Amino acid sequence: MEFEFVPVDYDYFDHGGRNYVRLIGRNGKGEKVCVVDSYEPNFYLILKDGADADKIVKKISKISVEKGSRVTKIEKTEILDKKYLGKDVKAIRVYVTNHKDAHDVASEIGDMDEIEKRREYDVPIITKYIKENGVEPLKWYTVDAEAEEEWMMDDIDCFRAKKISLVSEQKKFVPKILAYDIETSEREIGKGEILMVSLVGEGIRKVLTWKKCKGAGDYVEFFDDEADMLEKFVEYVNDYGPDVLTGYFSDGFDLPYLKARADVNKVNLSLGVTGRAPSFTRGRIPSGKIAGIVHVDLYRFIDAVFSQYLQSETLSLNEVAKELVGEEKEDFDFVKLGNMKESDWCDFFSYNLQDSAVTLKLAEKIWPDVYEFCQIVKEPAFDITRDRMATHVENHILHNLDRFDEIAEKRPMHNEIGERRAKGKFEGAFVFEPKPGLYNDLVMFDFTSMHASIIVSFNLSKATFSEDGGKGFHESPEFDLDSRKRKVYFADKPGFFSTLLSEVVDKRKKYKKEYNADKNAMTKARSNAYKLLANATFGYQGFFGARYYSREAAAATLAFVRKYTHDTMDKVTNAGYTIIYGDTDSIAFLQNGKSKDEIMKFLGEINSDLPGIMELDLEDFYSRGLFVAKRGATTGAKKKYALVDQEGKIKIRGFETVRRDWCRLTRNLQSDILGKIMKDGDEKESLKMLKDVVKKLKGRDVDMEDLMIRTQLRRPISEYVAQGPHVIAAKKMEQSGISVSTGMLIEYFVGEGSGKRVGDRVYLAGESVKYDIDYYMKNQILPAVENIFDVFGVDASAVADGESQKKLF
DNA sequence: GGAGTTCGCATACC
DNA sequence: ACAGGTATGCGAACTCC
Repeated sequence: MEFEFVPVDYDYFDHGGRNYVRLIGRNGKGEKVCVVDSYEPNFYLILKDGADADKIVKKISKISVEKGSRVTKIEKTEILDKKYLGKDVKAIRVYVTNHKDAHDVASEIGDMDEIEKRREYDVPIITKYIKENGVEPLKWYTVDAEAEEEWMMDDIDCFRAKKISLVSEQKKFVPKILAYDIETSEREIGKGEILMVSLVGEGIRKVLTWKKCKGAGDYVEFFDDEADMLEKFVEYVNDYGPDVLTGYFSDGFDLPYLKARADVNKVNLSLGVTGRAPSFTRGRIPSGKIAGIVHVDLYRFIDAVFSQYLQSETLSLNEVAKELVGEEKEDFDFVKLGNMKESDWCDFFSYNLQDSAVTLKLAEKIWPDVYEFCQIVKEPAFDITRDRMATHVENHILHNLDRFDEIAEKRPMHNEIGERRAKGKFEGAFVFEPKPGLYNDLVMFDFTSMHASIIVSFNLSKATFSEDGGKGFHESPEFDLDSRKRKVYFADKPGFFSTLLSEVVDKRKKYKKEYNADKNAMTKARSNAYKLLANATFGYQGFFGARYYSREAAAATLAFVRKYTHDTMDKVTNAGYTIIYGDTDSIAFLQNGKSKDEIMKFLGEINSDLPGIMELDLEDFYSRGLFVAKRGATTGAKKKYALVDQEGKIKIRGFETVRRDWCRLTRNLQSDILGKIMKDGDEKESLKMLKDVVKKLKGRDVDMEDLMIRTQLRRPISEYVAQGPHVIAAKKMEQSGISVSTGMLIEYFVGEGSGKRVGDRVYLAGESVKYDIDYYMKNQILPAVENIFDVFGVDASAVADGESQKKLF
């Protein structure tokens, strides 16, 4: 029979020693179905020049590997003309019985004299399957298949595929999403009980609990105990039959907790289609996989892909939801948990429901991005939502190699990673040292996707790199690499790496236009996905875990970045402008009375000289810009400035205002002062703001909330060498029974006391200790405003002192 | 035991 | 371990006399 089918979830199993890929998705009628496709696992042997392929085939054909009851043989071979790192090679494609043994078979073949390399045994089977069979996630296919009794599952039909072909008219797949959230009596996984579980999806809003509260909303369903509640949870999820089950931090909390409590309660947590409990893959962070339902931990996707573009200071559900979907969830006072009144439970139920409701909204908002990454990178949504940018870049390459007949490079082994890391850094970009001051009428130019456009324009990659150069190669600028001055060379003929990147850059441009013409979630996601991929590609080549790692290409990219920034700066200076600042790919300079038209014409002239796809863009015109000195010095501070555009919109970079590890009092004051100065063009009015805050501080009139300092704990407490204030605060938290974990924001204030170290005077919220006026004055307020007022020749410390004298008398 | 310096650490910019 | 280098600036811990 034939039907339309969209694969959503992928996994594989063995049958008769062979690999089968199981695709779970929807058919044209919207029913969940399972399609099993066969897969012929294989890897490549790359032969040395002049090797006798037939002889090798003969020699290896008898090889087999025994693993328990499984015997893997060489099933067949093909002798092919392929490419490896851009060069023509003769290769043998070796088909084996089972992918899991491909590595062992490759090892068994060993380092025969005539074999140069063995490749692709280390590419994960699902990636290989998608790459070779072309059955890509979230695309529609026509499947010719027959029902397969043996593989039928409880709830869904299963078919054995005979032929899978892409549908020419693609429609967008819209998943059925279910969000969930649990509340527990203890944070530590499995230690406490699960008090309630909420589920929110289209047509479902439920809180399941075994706690009691009269007058709870009718979304609450009561059960006798935790076990009954868990059983019903499984039933509801499976009856709903979502494509995506999503939580926030659910890989690290909700799902493992559910599994742990299900085990204790002897409940079969048979979510999904196989009747088995979720499994957890090993790794830095365990990933909870449910067969036939894509379990999406939104936190992980946001953390890996979006966090650097978010304003949120933490990645808490509340803050992220506020920024992305403009929704603030209601709060619940967890302190109450120890001593709950019945009515408190009603509040807790409501809170729990809200968490799932917000998670669902967030999932709906983010789905277009997941979808686009799936389309571009061609990996299943489960992986797309967990992989980091380096892996996305790499998978995008892997899935496109066949267009170039390229055999994939291998993953670096442990020792190779060590060697790469041991090499240390290479020189990066150039930052112009500004002269402190307040400037009027500035222009900022910046290069669009500078690193990517340089990689494309100069073909910088592992495969095109040459130590010596020669005919058909061009040279890099001279640069220092491992304390030796050198030039390196790259082939003129575009390699697959820069070709793929140029496609990404082109598409980014195209989809940015599309987005500007038609602003919606989908067009934005598409444009954004290509931007992220383009931006991460430079970092990828310098990343020690990359298959296509190239220290030379990465270092050369930066040498080109420096060259073009310097060259452009020279042009700006020679044209009679005064450069004020520049960082990596941007240049800010004074308009010097020139008109916008003249400046745009000048920009055009620079562009006509730029090679390849490099492009300089107008960032903006600014009516004012403030640059300050480094603390305790007269030299200008880099990466620290304020600009105001001609609409009065202020852009603040690097200042304490934008740093989350400074207290609110400091940040708000500095932000107010900067705002006023940028608006007025002088410091007079803003001095009053400083005086007011000093008065409040000395008068002990400041809200404690504004004095809390927040610093992230970035490793386990025991691993710290230096006992900084936040480490001491974290220890204090532990002593008072609050569990602390890596990644947490530690919150404290500095109080009065005799201790020499700041850490000796660190207190947690709620401790009844007076705040240390002197500390907040000398270590918070003054450092943040001194160098700003210095620009105007005003001594902030004297002003503050004057204010405190007045107060004293 | 105090001053000066280095080091560890967090966070930002691009 | 899961893109890169450049930069500021705090506070602790060390060095030196």
